Amino acid sequence: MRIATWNVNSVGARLPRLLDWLQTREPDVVALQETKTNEAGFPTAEVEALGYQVMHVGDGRWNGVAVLSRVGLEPVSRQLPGMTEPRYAVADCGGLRTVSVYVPNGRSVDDPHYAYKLDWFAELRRTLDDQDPAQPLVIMGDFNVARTDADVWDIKKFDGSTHVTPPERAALESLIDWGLVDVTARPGKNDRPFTYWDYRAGMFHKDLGMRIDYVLLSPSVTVQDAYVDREARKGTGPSDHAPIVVDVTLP
DNA sequence: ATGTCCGTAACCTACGGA
Repeated sequence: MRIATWNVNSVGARLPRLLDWLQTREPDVVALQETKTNEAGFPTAEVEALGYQVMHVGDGRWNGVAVLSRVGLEPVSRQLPGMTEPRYAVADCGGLRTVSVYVPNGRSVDDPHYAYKLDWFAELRRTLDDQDPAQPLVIMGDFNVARTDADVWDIKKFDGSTHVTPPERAALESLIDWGLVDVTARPGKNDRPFTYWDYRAGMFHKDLGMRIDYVLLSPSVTVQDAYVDREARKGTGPSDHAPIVVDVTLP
């Protein structure tokens, strides 16, 4: 089974590239983030025409997550308990419980949005208390946290910034510590692990990026291959994130 | 790195958000 996660930064703006990517990469299960549209705005018919079932949670101009599957899709949850924004979608896909997450950005450490981000993480961790550890599970998406200093292009530039603070890292770690594997992709350009590059200042060209997207997977699931699909970040009209593509074998 | 891109509301540009 091939699974993938991609922050598309608007499914509307990315539609031609998304459809092309689905046809060339042929993932079985896909988690999307930042669809930036409501239910009516999601290109359900176009995606279904490629053989996928669709679960989308979105309410307008910001956020929005989806799960696509061509190996069956049974919706499980459309909302993180206590959180109203559309940042969380869960579906069972071909025996794999699939969670698409778009963790709040945090903005700055003194912004209320930072506290909201940590609260959001805590709620996400809480959902695992009700999760059967024997059920193959993947939580994938945009976590807006760089797990280590090596996951940003220059840690010195991040003094006082979000995405690298100990509380954010501890929150991400708490998910892994529950019993999930942070799937390691093949090394990318310059042996860096990045999944996101700012649009500005030629950051992608200079490979000044961040690893803030993750595939957190049950250890019972075997990983055959994993890579960051940099090709999807190139050319005209890309998202600022690249997909992560992982080939797995379920137990 | 603050150099771009997204959607929206309201216009043909400004803004919030990332």
